[in-house]
Amino acid sequence: MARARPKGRPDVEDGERKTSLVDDAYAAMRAAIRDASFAPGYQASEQEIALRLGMSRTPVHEAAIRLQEDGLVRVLPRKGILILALAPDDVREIYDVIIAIEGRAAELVAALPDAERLAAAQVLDTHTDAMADAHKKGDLPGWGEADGAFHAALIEHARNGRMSRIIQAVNDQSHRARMLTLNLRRGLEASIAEHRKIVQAVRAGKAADALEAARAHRIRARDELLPILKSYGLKHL
Amino acid sequence: MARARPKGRPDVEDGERKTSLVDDAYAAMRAAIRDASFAPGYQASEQEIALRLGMSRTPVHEAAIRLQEDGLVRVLPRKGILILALAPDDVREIYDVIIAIEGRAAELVAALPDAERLAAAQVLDTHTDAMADAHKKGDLPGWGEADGAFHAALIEHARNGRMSRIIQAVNDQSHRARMLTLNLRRGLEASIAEHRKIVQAVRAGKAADALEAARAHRIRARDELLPILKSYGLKHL
DNA sequence: GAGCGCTATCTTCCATGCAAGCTGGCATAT
DNA sequence: ATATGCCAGCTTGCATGGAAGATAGCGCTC
Repeated sequence: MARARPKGRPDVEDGERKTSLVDDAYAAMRAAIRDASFAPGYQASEQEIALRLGMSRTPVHEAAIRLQEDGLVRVLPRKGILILALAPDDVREIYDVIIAIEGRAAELVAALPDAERLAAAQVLDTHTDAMADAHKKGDLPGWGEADGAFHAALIEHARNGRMSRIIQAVNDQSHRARMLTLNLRRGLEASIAEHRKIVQAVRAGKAADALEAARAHRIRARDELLPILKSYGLKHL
Repeated sequence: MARARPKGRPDVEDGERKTSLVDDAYAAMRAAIRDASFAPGYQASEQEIALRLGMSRTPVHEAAIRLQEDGLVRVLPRKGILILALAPDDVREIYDVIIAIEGRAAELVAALPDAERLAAAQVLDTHTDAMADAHKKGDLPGWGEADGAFHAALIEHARNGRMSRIIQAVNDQSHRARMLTLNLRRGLEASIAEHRKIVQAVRAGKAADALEAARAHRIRARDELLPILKSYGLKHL
């Protein structure tokens, strides 16, 4: 029979009991920041968030520490939790990290033994097909999703947990910017073509080509995006 | 007059009062892990560490969360804090991250405007001189230090905070391995020559050459190190 | 009216207490 | 002798209270 539960915990899903409150708080705050229900620049108090999540301040505080380590917030010594904004300079930094990591990842995938390599190419091709499909239908969100899946798969097949974590972190940081600029993107066909080029190099096992194709893809995307951000005068997002 | 201090805090440096106990705990544990006074595999209790540092469990717990995020420890739900060991596979992952990030950093430094670029080259040359000097004297620790300074300067001049953080994280993780294998290193002259090559490319502003030189340097180092680790059968360090 | 200082309030920081889970050892039954 | 079940002691998770610091607004003084 259901043993008496601690005290708080009013409504959270009752079926499982696997995640700690800290994990709950971390996930909730991360999601809130992603979809901008916590706007950047917003300064929240731990107490308030704790109240909203139906827990005490401690797990919120510890989740805030993790989020700070992830670069999503800053906890100011005696002022509260500040949701970080993204300046164009941050976007530049993030792109350089992506260019570096994803290039190496593509190289590694292209250097995989035959079986794995071809399987990876298969997956990547599928995602590119989905992109082309969405583009044809004018389905921009669908395009963005397939694009994200392509890049996620590329990293995943490189089988390097640290690279995955790094990419996930910068993706979290730049998620809002991507959503915002999705509608401004121009080079959709170019992007698809570049993806094909990457897949081709991977399938052929040409590591150097894969590296260069991946780098070129991201560098072009950056050169397309940064001017847009600057021209819109977006100081933070 | 000196206001009554909380309670604990018996001996820590009394001159400043800027760092929080969490920061103290974080720094202390990080240092302890670096110099292996916390051996990998060691399982400590937060209570015990708190006692040793003269504080309560809370700051230790929060510091442990940060260290876990950094990949140095794992806090096991009801067992304690586990100091992580480093398997050869981890070294492989770490090297791939370094190859990626440092290559891009070198490229960025070589693309800097003249004044900054030449200043950076100057600094890098100085560090390489120090390496050559230490090598001539047979001063292996000095060589390692100068080598570290070279690579730190390379990243620093790329002016990308996220890259710096990433490199610092993987450096922390692999510090023990570097110390351990320093005595086994062979290609010291090759290393110095490669550094010169990187500096040369940077000074000439040849970004592509700098990227390639930095990559080649790290790839060679990895190919030299990994077999050593495997042959010594070092499963964890 | 303007500037300065004090205080009330809001914030985090840290200590500590309690609850719950896991583990290892001891006692008991077969 | 061996296996099994129980319990005691250890651990962290989380809540909460007190303390210190920062800030904003109000009142006082010039």
